[in-house]
Amino acid sequence: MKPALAAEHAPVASSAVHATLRAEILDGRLEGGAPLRQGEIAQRFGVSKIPVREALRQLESEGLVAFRPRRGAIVREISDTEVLELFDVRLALECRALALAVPQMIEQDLRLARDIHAEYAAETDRARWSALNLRFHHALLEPCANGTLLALLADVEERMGAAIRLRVTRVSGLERPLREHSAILDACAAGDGVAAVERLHAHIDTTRKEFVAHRRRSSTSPLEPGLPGPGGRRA
Amino acid sequence: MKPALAAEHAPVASSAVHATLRAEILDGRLEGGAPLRQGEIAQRFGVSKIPVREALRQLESEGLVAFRPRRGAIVREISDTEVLELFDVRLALECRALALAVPQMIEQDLRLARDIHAEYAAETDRARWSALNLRFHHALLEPCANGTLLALLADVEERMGAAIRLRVTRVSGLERPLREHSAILDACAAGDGVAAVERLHAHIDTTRKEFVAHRRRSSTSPLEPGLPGPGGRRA
DNA sequence: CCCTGCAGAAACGTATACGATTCACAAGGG
DNA sequence: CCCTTGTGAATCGTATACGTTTCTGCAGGG
Repeated sequence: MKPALAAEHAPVASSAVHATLRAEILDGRLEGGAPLRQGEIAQRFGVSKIPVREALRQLESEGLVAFRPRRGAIVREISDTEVLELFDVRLALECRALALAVPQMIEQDLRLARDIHAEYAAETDRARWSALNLRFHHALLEPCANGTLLALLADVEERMGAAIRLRVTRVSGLERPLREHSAILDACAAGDGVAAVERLHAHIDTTRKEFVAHRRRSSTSPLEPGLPGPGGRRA
Repeated sequence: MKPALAAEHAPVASSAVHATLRAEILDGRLEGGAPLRQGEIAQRFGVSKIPVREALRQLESEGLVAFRPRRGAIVREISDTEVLELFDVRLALECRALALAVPQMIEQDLRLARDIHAEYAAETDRARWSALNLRFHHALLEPCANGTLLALLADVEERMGAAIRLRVTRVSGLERPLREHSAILDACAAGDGVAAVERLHAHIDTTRKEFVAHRRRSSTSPLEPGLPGPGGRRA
């Protein structure tokens, strides 16, 4: 066993900072445009600025934070335009994943999806709907056995996350998604991959339309663009 | 104008390190598994370890570098399994992008694609084939007007990059891709999005099969997995 | 009254420094 | 001969320190 001395240094301080900030941004606790002052964060976590900067750089690559030269980092604004673009990415990835998943499904996979579906139907707390929704989708896609695809999809969902969770679930209610989920589930159970993908496609498209509708009503500005881009690549 | 003293400090040293290392990894100059010693890199760029670490963290988030606690960073191995998974991601994203792009194409877009196609057909230097291939694909997809999707696609291609460039182009030669590109181009010109996507799907699938075939012949080991995962998220 | 210009303060970006851990390799025992 | 064990070197991860740039608030002029 280890000497247990030398203070309780976690292996890497930057990881903790990264995880915490990530969660706070995705939860919406840190709003878009909020400045992320390094000294402040360092003090809060009881570390120096180096691990903080490392964490911020990682968040930058993930599209959650934007660096302005000599002016520090801010929580990246996700514009409505970008959310719409992400809807298309999600559409592409989920449909492909489902196409791969359907032939791989075993009874256990379907049972899990049905269980989540039932839990979803019974849930009255709106705040939990979106989490259950995500779990349902993942349960259907997981058999695709393509970890890279699923990881990318998870990233996309997280990036959309805060922007849509609070909006869409209130508009769409419970009935419409449940009905569409049920239809997708049936197609999967029948082993009809083509129909399942078709229905998933329509399902995501409807969600996107509801997002657009909500934005059209609640927002006054038509379509303001956001900050540069996520990954700082591409000159 | 600026005082011109205090040394020629570029705005951010970490960006330069990041860009250079990125290029070297993608070009294959740094092979998979190669250790990235911070002090060494710092000395080479004439900076300290802090900007180096920031650059490495970003590369980690991009899936190009893996950190092992207390043991530093290495160039991430891209396993053949992961390349196959990335083929599926690319398939999904490209097909969706093309579906969006076809209705948006104007004559100029088609002309650009045809020009690249012609240049491709005339090129005899194998080393340039893959770059021209990429340019052709991008020319077709660019009209989709979804910057997020295109950026993600570029990332995926870069991640596959070094692993397939040298292999596939040698196997597939020039004729097969040219024929398929031509077919895709015709469908786009005819405004037939469905046919174009169908042909693109087949095209990418064939490329994947050629990769598999090449691997089957040249590699002795069946399917060795690589290192953990790219983004350090997801417990 | 609003715009311009300048100290002082705050914050950024990086270099240097240092404890802690891991690696390399030789010496000793089975 | 091979495996274990211990010591020195190399490397990592982070704290501290420092020059430089940007922001803030106030004085002065149009």
